Amino acid sequence: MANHVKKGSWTADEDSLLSHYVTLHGEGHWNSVAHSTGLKRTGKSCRLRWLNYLRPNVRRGNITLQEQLVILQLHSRWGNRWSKIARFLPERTDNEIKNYWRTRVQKQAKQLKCDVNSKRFRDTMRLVWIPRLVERIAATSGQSLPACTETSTSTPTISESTWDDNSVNADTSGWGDGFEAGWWEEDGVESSFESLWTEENIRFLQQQLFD
DNA sequence: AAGATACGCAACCGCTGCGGA
DNA sequence: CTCCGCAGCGGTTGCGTATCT
Repeated sequence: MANHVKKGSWTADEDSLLSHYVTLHGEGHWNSVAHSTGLKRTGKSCRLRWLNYLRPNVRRGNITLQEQLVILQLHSRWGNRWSKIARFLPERTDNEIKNYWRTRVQKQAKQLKCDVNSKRFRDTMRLVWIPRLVERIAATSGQSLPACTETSTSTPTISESTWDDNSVNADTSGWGDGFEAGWWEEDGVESSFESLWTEENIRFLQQQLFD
């Protein structure tokens, strides 16, 4: 029945109502939220708003090197299983990880003129980018690096059983100087993919991919 | 300065799986 | 066993903002 379901951006009042409800009753039973609070939103919408925005400890923006590493690692193994990947980054939502992948990684794959889901791109990610990222993080943090650094006591870790060793041990010798300079250069917390994508590196990667 | 274009993110949509009746 | 409703997931869209021309 037409119950004037509201769509679009949430207002502060709606956020407040939803937060209050979940604080009192806990997560779940999303369809009853609308009835109880008077919100003109679907249960789905309430759930999404809570999980992606209102939930405590949700962090947005500034994907760190460590987080990038986890995302790249897990995506190379599981593909677009965003919620599964998000379990390893408890402060990040599956939606944000998905957006990060689409806006950053896919864009760069396009620059390389290959499909982001192609084996070639995945192999490049797994055999070259990730090991290099590991090196960068180790270098900047001055410590040996577990695959997942965002873990807490209640957070799953990437165990050996869930992770291919060969991705980390991949032989990257012979990948030339193009990767030595500028790879994952830090620019404060904002550092990220972008520095990777110099013209030189893109040309080099294209060569490697299509030779 | 203004319009066009690109980008990033929040939110919606459709599908699937699961559990209860 | 089947049906139904709900929660969750992944893909997609739309809008606000930033950048370019």
